[in-house]
Amino acid sequence: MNKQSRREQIAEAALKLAEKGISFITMESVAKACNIVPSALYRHYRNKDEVFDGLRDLVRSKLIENATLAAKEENSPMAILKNLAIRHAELLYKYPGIPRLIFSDKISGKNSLRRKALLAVMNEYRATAASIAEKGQKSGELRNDVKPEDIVFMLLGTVVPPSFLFHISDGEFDPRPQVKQNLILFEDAVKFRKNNEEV
Amino acid sequence: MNKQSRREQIAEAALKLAEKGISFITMESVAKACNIVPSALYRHYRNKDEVFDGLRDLVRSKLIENATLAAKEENSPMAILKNLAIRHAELLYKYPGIPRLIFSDKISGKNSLRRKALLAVMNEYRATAASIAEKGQKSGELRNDVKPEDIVFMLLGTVVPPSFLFHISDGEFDPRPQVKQNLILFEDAVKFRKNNEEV
DNA sequence: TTTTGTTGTGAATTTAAATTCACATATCAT
DNA sequence: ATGATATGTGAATTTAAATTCACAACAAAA
Repeated sequence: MNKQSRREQIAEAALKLAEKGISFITMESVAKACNIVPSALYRHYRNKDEVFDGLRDLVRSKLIENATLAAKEENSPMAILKNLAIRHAELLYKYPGIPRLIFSDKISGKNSLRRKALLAVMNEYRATAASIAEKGQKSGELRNDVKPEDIVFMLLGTVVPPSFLFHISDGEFDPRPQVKQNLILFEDAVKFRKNNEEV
Repeated sequence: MNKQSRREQIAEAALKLAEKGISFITMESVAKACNIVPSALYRHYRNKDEVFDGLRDLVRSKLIENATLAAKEENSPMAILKNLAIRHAELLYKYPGIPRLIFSDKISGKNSLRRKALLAVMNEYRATAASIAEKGQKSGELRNDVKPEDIVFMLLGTVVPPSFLFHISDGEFDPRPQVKQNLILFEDAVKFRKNNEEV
């Protein structure tokens, strides 16, 4: 097992443990999940805080990968955005530890550097989505009387509340059908309309 | 200081401390914020876990209060829902510790009882909002080709992503203007339309 | 004023977890 | 093979925090 893949293995193990709760991420539990001894973790991460840095990087790579795949799989900007939303929901479904992680003090707490790194990840993600929305506006598919960023906020809005309910229901509520339903309303809200189509 | 108000004072102090991070909620820090000694907390809560129960109850009362006030302040269901969204955003703005709290293992972690209690609070809140949406559908103000619950999901979707960004930006991003912008798109998505108003 | 219940205090105990370190083993290039 | 570097081990140390408990202060009722 070389250093690189061990590092990844450790981060994946910690992400898995985050499902039960952040307090379940201990050097001992992570080590056990990797079949090594706690002190061995320090060969790969300077300390526990840096394990959390690794976790954030892991989540970042999954987010960016989703954006890439969505763009590859669909043609129109609207379809890409909807695909991205579904992928986002699937990600939170597959890794229920992510929300916990994001809101933990280790990741978004006082430590300014670590919090700013997370903010950068989210801004990168939002910017990626916004550039897709902007294309849609230019092609006339999406309404252009709002900012691309506004469209991205709405898009995320279709995903987050169902995922939240999934989270606190401990898996009983399946967020994915609800996200699909929300996307229907999302499309109504952001698609281009010729004139002032009022009631 | 009688027992009841001391209990509340403790919960409020803990909620305040949650802003910095859940790990800042210690029996010592909470006690200090109340000008008492750690062991004195045990006169009011059996243990730390029960302090978190108190926190959840505190948040619940603030959520329900918002629903009550929104209904009092507006007339039409659409206006009530939008008012509620704005109040919800204001609540998360005033108490940045709430999201952290909700996602902490103490509140939504393994312990089934405690997690179920939180789920009950959220379901109560969603049901309250759904009944307003249903009124709007019956009065013809809101589209009725979707479930009231779907409308509530969309409503929460206008609030949560901006509040999330507020959270991880450590207060730099003001979520409230964005929520108002989102509510414009929300209204477009859920208001009643005569026919099939397509592009 | 005695009595009784409530709340607060300070010290002591316990526990869980991170971290360090000296030593061992494995991998790999030369 | 030999040495060098990377990785793993087990024990010991340290620290922070929750919790318990015997005692004190206080208020209100009898």
